[in-house]
Parts: sequence; C-alpha cells; structure tokens
Amino acid sequence: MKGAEPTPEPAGRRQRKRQKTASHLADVAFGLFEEQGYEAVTMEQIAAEADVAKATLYSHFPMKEALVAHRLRDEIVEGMSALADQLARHRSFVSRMQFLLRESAAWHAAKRTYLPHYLRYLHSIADTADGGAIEDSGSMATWNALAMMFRAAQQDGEVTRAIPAGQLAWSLQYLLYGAVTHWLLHPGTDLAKAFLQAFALLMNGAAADRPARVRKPASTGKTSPGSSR
Amino acid sequence: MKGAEPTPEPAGRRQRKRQKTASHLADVAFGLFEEQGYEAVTMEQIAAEADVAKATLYSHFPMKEALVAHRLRDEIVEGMSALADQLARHRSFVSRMQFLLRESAAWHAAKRTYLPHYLRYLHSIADTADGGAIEDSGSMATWNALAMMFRAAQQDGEVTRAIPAGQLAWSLQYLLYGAVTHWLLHPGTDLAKAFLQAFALLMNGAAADRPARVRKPASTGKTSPGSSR
DNA sequence: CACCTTTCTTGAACGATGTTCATAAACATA
DNA sequence: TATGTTTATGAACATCGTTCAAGAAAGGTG
Repeated sequence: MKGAEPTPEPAGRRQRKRQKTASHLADVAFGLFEEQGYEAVTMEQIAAEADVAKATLYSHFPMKEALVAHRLRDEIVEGMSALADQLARHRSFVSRMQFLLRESAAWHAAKRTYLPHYLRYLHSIADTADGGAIEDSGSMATWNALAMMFRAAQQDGEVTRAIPAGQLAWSLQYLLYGAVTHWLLHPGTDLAKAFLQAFALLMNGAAADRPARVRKPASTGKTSPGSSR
Repeated sequence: MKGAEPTPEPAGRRQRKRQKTASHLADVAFGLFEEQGYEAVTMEQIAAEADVAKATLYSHFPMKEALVAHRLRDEIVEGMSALADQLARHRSFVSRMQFLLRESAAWHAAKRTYLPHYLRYLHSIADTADGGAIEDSGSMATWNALAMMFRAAQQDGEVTRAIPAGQLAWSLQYLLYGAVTHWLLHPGTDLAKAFLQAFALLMNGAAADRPARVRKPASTGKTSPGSSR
C-alpha cells in the first residue's frame, strides 16, 4: 500500500530512484501528519524519521506544503483515471460534468484538513514564476481533464466553440476554487451544491433570459415598489 | 500626501491613534519597499525606521504582506469612490462593468510588483479562518461594489434574478483572480482583454448558442427542438 | 485628584524555517 | 576503469514570526 506512481518510467535509473525517495519522504511525512497533525510536525522530524539529512528533504520538497501537494497530486491523478470509465458512461456533457463535480466535492470533503496547505502551495508556486514548475503542478491534472471534457463537448455541440476549451477549463477551475475557499471558511455549507451552481453559472451565464425586458419605458413607477435594496 | 483614511471616525481616541500608527507604519514600509524592493526589506528594518519595537510592528501587521494589503486596500477604496461618478455616467450595466474592468486592469498593471504579496496575504487570511478578519479584508471593498452593481442590474432586468447578486459578485471576482494569476505568470498578455472576456463569459455562459445542434443524429433520434434551457 | 483597569508598547529571547556550502558518495558516460 | 556530473550529507547561518513579562499610557470611576 505504498504511494502510487503516476509517472511510470521517468527515464534513467537515477530519476527513478529520486522519485522513489521522494515518494518515501512524502509517505513518512503523511504518516507523521496524521499522527500528530500537520502543524505539529517539523521538517527536521520528517527528515529524521525518514533517515535523511534535512538538506536532502529540502532538495526534494522546498516547503512543507510541497509534501502535501505531492500526495494530493498523486491522489488526484489516480482518482481521475479511476473515474474515467464511469465518466464515459454518462451521455451528455452536463451529466458527465455534474458527476465529476460531485465526486470532486466528496474528495475535497475527505481531504479537508490538508486543503489549506495544498492551496497555499499552489499559490506559492504561482508567484515564484517558475514557468516549468507549473506544468506538473497537480492542478494541471484537473485542468487537463476539464479541458478535454470541454473540447469533447464543443465537438458534440453542447458548448460554444467561440471560447477555447482551455480557457473554459481554467475559468471553471477558478470558480471551483472560489467555492472551495468559501466552503473552507464556512463549514456546513454544501460544497457539491456550490460546485454545481458554479458550473450552471458557467454554462448558462448571468444575463437575463429575456434580453432586456422593457422595464422602465418611462419613469416606470409600475409594480414592485420595494426597490430600495 | 499621507496615506488616505478610508475609515473616518473609528470610535474612541485610542482606536484612532492605533490606526494612525498603523498608517504610519505602512507608509514607512512602503517607502522602504520602493527604495530597496520588497524582498530586501526586513521587518526589523521597518520597525527601526518607524522607531517602534518589532513586537509593536507585529501587533499591527502579523506578516510583511499585511503592510502591502493595508496600502492596497486603501487605494482600492479610494479608487472606487473616485470612479463612482464616472460609473454613473454609463447607461447600461455591461457598459458600466466594462469601464470598471478596464480601470481595474490598469490599476493592476500599475501595482503589478505588489500583487503577488497582496494575493498571498488574501490567501493567508483565508485559511486562518478568522471569520471577523475577512469582513474588512480589502477585497470586500471590491466585492461590495460588484455586488451593488449586479443588484442594480438585476433590478434593471439586465441580469437574471435567479442568482443572488452576492454570488455573482464573488463568481466574477474569482474569474478575475484567475485572469490576474494568469497574467502574472505570463507577462505581455493583455489583462484588460482577459477581464472583459471573463465578464463576457460570466454573462453569456459557455453553452452552445443553438441548443444541441443535430450533430450525431444516430444516437438520439430526437430532432431536438431545443428544450435544454 | 487618586485609583484601578484595560490596552498598548517594549525588549529580549525562542523555535522553526529555509538557505548555504564544502565534502563525500552514487551514478552515467567514455 | 577513468572521468565528469548529479545527488546526498552534515553543519552552520540569517531571518522570520512568536512569545512573554514588565512597564507605560489611555480610559474610566470614586
């Protein structure tokens, strides 16, 4: 029951060994996290437990949050592939996406404690403009899947082709990010519901259904007197 | 030319003095930032320059990013009020919003260097679930303005009433946040354009204009008279 | 005015983080 | 096998953010 390996054969043996020790470190770290809580565990502790030097640990994971990110990224990737066939069973794009969002919400709820640290990590690599580091930043897995789904929906005529699928994907991702943030701040709210609402908004838009109904032909004064907020 | 005071009369004299020293500290910090760059300036340096103890500085601003946030929040608030009358000149909601987004994009471009730190601050107060701290977190100013605009648009019939204005406001905010993040990572892209595209997406949605055109007639024999919405 | 209470400031320490560097080991290539 | 490159090591280091007890200042009360 060791950590999964989303990257099958990296290249040389060196790279493989490096990834192996990385996974080992992440495993050890997660063991300590679940044992004593994330905050209570220090980097030195992790290094000692894994029997490596602190500098070695830092060469793999520059921050403590990166350990969380490593694990969660793996989980996302394998979760995605696990859901692949179930996704294919759904006929329409909307149905597929709603299923995915529900699953995603459940996953978020399960990993709730680690999400703040994961998000902090994602945010931290965003401003260190590393360029290359973003390519496999974990949220890329989600992004790729979403983009593929949007692209397929565009070809099926369910989604407009006027907007690139990639742009739709990250638009949805940021809407979901907002929902997660809100949910983390206000426990008890329904994350799945928020996800679905965000998706519905993205699909249908916020414009009034009937294009600018003739409200206010003159000074109105018609019905609905309560307009002051 | 001192820092503005968005909070006119807080309450007692004590509170006022506290806010005054806070503004003083932020001013001193910003002077050093522009002089030596954000990273190069340390908290001890700021405290020394402002002639207070380090603990005092930390009691006002728990992190270095909070100094940036304090200043930018003030700028946002006064910028909003400065734009209020210009906003009122625009007739339609879409026109108003596009104007606001263009101005906002220009402001972001001007403050570019500080944005990563500001965003990091916003993100940091999100997971410390302080509850009360969020109420005046600076992005609240933007959120309030957006929510009011959406509410007005709903009353004018330009925006659907099926979704609360507040929800629309933070949906847009997270879309804009995504655009800013993307822009910070990829300089040279047009932020104003991205803002306007995000807004257009929020308004019009991503669903295909013609509901499920008859692509792939084999599967569903339905002639699809367009009922998906 | 004298007194008490609350809040803020101060200085100094502290642990943890993240960084640095020279050295040694492991590996790849020839 | 010999050489060069990547990685691991151990130890030191600066800074950050935090903590604490004690003093100073503002506020309220008699």
